[in-house]
Amino acid sequence: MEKAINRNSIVEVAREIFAHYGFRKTTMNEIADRVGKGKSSLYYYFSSKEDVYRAVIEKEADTMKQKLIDAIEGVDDPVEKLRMYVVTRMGILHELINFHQAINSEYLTNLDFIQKMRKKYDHEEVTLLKSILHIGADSGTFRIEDVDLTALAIATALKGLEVPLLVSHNEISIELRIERIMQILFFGIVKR
Amino acid sequence: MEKAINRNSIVEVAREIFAHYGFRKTTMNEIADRVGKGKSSLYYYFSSKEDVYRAVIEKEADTMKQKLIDAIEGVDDPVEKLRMYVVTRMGILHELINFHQAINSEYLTNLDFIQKMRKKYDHEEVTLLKSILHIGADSGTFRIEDVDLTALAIATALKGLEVPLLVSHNEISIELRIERIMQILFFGIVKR
DNA sequence: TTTGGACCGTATTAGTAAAACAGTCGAAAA
DNA sequence: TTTTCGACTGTTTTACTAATACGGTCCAAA
Repeated sequence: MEKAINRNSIVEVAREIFAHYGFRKTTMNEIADRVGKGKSSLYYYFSSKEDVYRAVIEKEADTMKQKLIDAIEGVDDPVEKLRMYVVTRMGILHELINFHQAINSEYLTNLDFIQKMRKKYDHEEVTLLKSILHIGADSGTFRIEDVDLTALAIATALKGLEVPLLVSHNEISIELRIERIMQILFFGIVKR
Repeated sequence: MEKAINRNSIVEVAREIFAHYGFRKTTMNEIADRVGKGKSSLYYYFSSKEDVYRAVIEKEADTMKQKLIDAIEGVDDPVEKLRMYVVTRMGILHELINFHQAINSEYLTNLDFIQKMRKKYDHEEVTLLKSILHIGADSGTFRIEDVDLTALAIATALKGLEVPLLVSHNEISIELRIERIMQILFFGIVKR
């Protein structure tokens, strides 16, 4: 039953190499050497290079998801919960982008298993947002007609926040933008 | 004084070729042939291939800007003005993405003159948004603490809307997302 | 003022042989 | 039975080269 342990150590090593060199420029031999095993041992634990990469990304996504859940679970006020979610999300994303140096040079976008995973995690994000919105709606803090659509709308707007994170270190800090988007999100801009 | 006319016809031809083949795969000879001139004539009107491309994009951006201004100038109610802006913007963007078939295959992102232009037009977008917000704030319809930051926040959220436009034809229509984002933008989600 | 043909140096391409690669297999170690 | 690895295979990537195409210049002529 060492299988799970070995699998895990391979994923840990692979994560560092993938982060540094990207998917294309990382070889199975490299991973095997660094993990202290022969290459074909890797194929005992994983069915392909893609499979290893998928495991790395999935682990990262799961870690991120857990951090998000941890960050919001202690907070009762729905407004603060949602704010905490967004701030934490952007912080983690910032870390991840810094870690994955190869993310800019590689065109991961077109690898179709990446697209599938993106879709999956986008969906999970919407689900998590929905649960926050539901709590707020039930407690009477939020007034939301269509929770599903609202969650999707928020997720979409958050995607926009990723752009300045990826492109450049812009003049106006991400933190300020986040703060303002949250304010609009909660109260809108129409005078009441 | 035919210079402006010739320049314009070159830009028109170049626009179609660039849209079909992208920047890299379009050659100056191709443009020259299609425009019925020698290649070096092109260099009488433009200083480089980049210069031609820049002219094409600038014209498109100016047209887009004008369409946006036309769309909102007749509308008095600030809420409708802003909604009109967003809906028109997404519509035009949809058209443009359909026209530029090569946009998916090419990595325009890293060409630094593209980045500069993006920055410029992003800034102009924020300026236009600011003017709408100011009108709404002055007329008492909007209650906005920091107009500059709010305009930037809206522009950022609109960037998120571009993602599903580029990536795929998703299950939930863009129109619905736009509508919901607008609603949040105006009224927020916190019960009043 | 505008055009195009000849021209230049560089960048891209097509072709190819060698190297590296992802993935398989079966025997053997643990 | 679980795990490892060396030897092997077919494919892909690389490194190199020659030919071509390219962006851009120049200048004489229209």
